[in-house]
Amino acid sequence: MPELPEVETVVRELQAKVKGKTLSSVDPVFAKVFPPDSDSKKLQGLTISSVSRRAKYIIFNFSQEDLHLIAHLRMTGEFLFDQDGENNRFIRCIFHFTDRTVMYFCDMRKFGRLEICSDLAEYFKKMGIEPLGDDLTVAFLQKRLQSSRSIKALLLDQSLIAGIGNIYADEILFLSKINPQRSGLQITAKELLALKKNIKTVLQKAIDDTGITLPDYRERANKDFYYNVYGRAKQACKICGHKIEKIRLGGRGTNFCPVCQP
DNA sequence: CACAGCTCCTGGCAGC
DNA sequence: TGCTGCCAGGAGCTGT
Repeated sequence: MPELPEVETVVRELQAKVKGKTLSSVDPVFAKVFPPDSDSKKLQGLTISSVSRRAKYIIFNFSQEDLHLIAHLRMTGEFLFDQDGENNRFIRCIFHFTDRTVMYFCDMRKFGRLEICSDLAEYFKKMGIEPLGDDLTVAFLQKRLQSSRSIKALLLDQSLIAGIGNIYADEILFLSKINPQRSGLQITAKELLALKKNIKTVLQKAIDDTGITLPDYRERANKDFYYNVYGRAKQACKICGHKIEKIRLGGRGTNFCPVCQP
């Protein structure tokens, strides 16, 4: 499922494929994915000037600067082109370009969303900082993680840091040697430093790998090899050999090593 | 206000 | 084999 690194990769692919193309029509096949009040007809005739990203949101920018198309892939959303998309069973919206190419928004589980937005600052006003930007500092973490909630829940809170999902939260906590159940209040200054470092390195490495060694992010095929804890419940910890445990925390499957993350 | 828990959705898989 | 029912989870919403 796409998290920030995968979304970043999708944005780069989209930028290469659709920048400069002009929409001739937009056909919302499934109303919930593209809500009726967002009036997709407004996009007709607009030329895509760039594709960018905020957290896990994809932003299509147009020649008309006060209109944006925002896409969120959620669990299973994807953009497919031409023959790759036309036979897909889960087409939710079809974008026709004037050069006769076609972009399909497909999403098996119907969680993904498309939305038209005229004010990006307003749209993202509740969104937390970008984890790969300069805003993520030890001082920021020290201040914003002061909460009785679990550190795992805090890492997943998009209004604090925007873009960390369930998989990378588990990986970041493993590398930081922090038990996911601990409260934000209990995290020491030394651990905050490790957290800050690992948030950046885990996400950046995933971006690099998704773009280079794992082009098919949809199936990060060898999970067992790639991840330390995610998807490895009951298997041996790569550091100490103890069984990786899986629990539910804040409604999320949470994998960790009880020895390395006491 | 802060936080926990529910909801959406469907393919895949464990268990019987 | 064939069925049932649970699980996966991002983010918005509802309830406490």
